[in-house]
Amino acid sequence: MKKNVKKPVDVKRAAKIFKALSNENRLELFLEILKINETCFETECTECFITDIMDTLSIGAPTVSHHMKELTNAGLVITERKGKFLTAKINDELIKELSEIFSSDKN
Amino acid sequence: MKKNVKKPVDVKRAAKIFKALSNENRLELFLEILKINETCFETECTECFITDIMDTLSIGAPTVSHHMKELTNAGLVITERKGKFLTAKINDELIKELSEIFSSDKN
DNA sequence: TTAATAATTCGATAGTTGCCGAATTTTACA
DNA sequence: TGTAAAATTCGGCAACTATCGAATTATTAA
Repeated sequence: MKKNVKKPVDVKRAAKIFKALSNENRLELFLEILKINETCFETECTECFITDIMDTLSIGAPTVSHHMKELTNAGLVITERKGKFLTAKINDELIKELSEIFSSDKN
Repeated sequence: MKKNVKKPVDVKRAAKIFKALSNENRLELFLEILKINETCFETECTECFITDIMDTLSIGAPTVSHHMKELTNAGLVITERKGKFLTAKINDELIKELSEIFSSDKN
């Protein structure tokens, strides 16, 4: 069995990541992107259109824009503009790192 | 291989947990408790004295007290008073839940 | 019972955050 | 080129947060 040897955590960076996930609406946004990211990861449809998610949230466009920037800034998602639209996908590397923080030998 | 079927995330609750980890000093406090929790989990020494951690942080006692309450409130740690001292240990169940959010079939 | 140490509570304050509406920018297309 | 849709930027405000010092409470040990 693989021994659980953790890298030391960059506290400043980790706090920033958690802060990005600490707002309800922003977390919902992130989880939606995450869901789409995982739904069909073997195909090329791992990016999602923010416009579509926006309708499910109870906040306005300026706020969504701001939240997207926070998620991007924290490194949680990677965005790309597709014509008029903004698309986002999960930064899988970072998620793996996060997962490591909470992983444990205890089960 | 085990299929990765996730429970739906309670967004409100999860946001509260991430908020508790979003402050640098509070995160450091938490990680210290986590470290001690994992160092010797097969023995009975999985609780740590907050006083000892306090010295390594650059904030005063009132603030530490407040932070501990936030971590407890979020369910991340479980505290117990041992005489004059406050001890804390990790709520392993919750950590497991958190870990699940970030777990993935992608590797 | 008193002095000392740990922890908590309280009140205040500077700083941060989430949100909005209005204005602006970007892009597509009639 | 002009209009519409999507997104962003800006300015502002209410609410929240992190922190502190002072005062208080809890516990131990002299």
